[in-house]
Amino acid sequence: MTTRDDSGRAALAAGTQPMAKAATARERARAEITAELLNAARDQLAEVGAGSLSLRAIAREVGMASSAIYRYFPSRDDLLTRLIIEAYDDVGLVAESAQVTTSDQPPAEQFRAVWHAVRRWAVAHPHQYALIFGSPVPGYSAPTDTIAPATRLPEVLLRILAEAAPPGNGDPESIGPRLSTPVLAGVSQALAPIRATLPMVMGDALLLAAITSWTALLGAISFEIFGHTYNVVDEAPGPREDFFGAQIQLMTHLLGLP
Amino acid sequence: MTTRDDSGRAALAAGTQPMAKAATARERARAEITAELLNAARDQLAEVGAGSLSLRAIAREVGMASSAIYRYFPSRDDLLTRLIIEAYDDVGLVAESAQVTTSDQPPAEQFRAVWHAVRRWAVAHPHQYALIFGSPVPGYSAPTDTIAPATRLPEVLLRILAEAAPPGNGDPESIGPRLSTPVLAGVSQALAPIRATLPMVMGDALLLAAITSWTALLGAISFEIFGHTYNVVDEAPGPREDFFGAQIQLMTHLLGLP
DNA sequence: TGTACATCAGTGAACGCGCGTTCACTGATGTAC
DNA sequence: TGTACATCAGTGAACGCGCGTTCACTGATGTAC
Repeated sequence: MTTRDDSGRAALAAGTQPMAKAATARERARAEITAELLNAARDQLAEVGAGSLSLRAIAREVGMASSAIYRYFPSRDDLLTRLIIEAYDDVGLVAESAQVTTSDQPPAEQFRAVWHAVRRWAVAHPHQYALIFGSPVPGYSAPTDTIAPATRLPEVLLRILAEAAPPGNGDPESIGPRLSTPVLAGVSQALAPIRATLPMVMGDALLLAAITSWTALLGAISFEIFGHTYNVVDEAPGPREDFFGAQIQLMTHLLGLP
Repeated sequence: MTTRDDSGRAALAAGTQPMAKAATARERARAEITAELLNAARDQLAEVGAGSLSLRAIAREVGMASSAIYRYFPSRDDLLTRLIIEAYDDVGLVAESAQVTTSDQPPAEQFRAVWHAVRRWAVAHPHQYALIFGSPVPGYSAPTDTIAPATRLPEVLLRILAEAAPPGNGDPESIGPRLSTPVLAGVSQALAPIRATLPMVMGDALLLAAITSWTALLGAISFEIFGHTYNVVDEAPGPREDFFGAQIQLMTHLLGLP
């Protein structure tokens, strides 16, 4: 389930500036071929990984001269950036949909649904997952364009927490971990950057638990996707999903989600 | 702090078969040069990542003809395997040392010390960390030799849990998460592979929490190493360590470690 | 509606580079007598 | 202790390959009059 709206996006960007004028043949062709190239790039990604993504191989797959790619993407890095943004948007959309679909259920249920959806996406698109959550692509440094799409998933999770502990309407610490000892000193300072961008009030313990559940569950998914659960967790799809479900359960427990 | 005992290892393997005979000049030279090549390979790794590790570049760095490498390693993949095993052994040793050093302290303290040590190793050797815990190297498939060294770290963690809940001497569920609802059904089957290799009895909830703490903390480290905590956690070393310490705290809480 | 010019997609050859691996070779080190 | 042969480390050239990117070009599509 990769994003299917590329032609739409491209047409929107290119054709609707004057007055929703009909796209010319050239414009339609360009949008179609761009989409075809991105499809081929995704196939490439799945076959050889991001580090070995090759423009010439993509050109070969769509039957073009390798030089023709440069009519569509200024460089290999630019193509990679497109793929990264696409992957972030894909998983963000998947998470948002899961949250919306379960928005009439308790926060813990929404949290559960979102994470199962994220994991299913990762299992279905391991190379796109690795592209955004695996080791950085050597020699590539992400431009700032990737920041916004990267925040879609964490924002969904924060929205669920906000619903569980409505700001200004009840104790913001009504949820969060019930620790027997206070959270380590120094954590407050460490959390300053994220807190500056938060639209809500949140105690150290809850914010810490929120970030930890986020990195913990992505860590669990990475372990599965990257093959580190060999000889640890049953390899059949059913047990794997159950196991991940139980890990989600631990996190909702830690977060104290109702 | 990379493993420094390569020459020792090689000499041990090559020279001591008959009767601790003195190593010949050839044998000593071979051990030394092998170590030098591995050093250069590690440098390469740090510069360009595992996917682009180049035998020719290594040869260049040590001032040899590129063909000479083949006197020491049969292929590029074999060199990669050596580096992977070395990285697993490195982090395993670091964890074991931290456990031994704190073995007179409570389990939670040992757990804390081990994970801080693992994180410090990862921060100091990000590319070796990525080699074993990042996305798989494209085109490389790990041989079975890597399995044993890969278990050193998890075994340390299991040893700490075993001490906290001595087998046959007390309730094995004396530690573990205090969940309000029972662990999801199906988890028992999912955990069958790891349980088959365990030397101790362990309930589902505890085993689940143990694995989750393992993947969670590696996930946290990966996020830091791979640069995903930008704009989330303060970038200074002190706050970073404090923040990770708090994440460890959440996990000892989850595990119910005394 | 037709023509002249501008824009753009796509081609194929080329540049300059790096890679893993093989091979026949030279010269040094080790071993058996 | 000295000699003859075997082993091994290291060389440099070569094979065959793939890569990203540039460039002058052809031919189709779009636009202004």
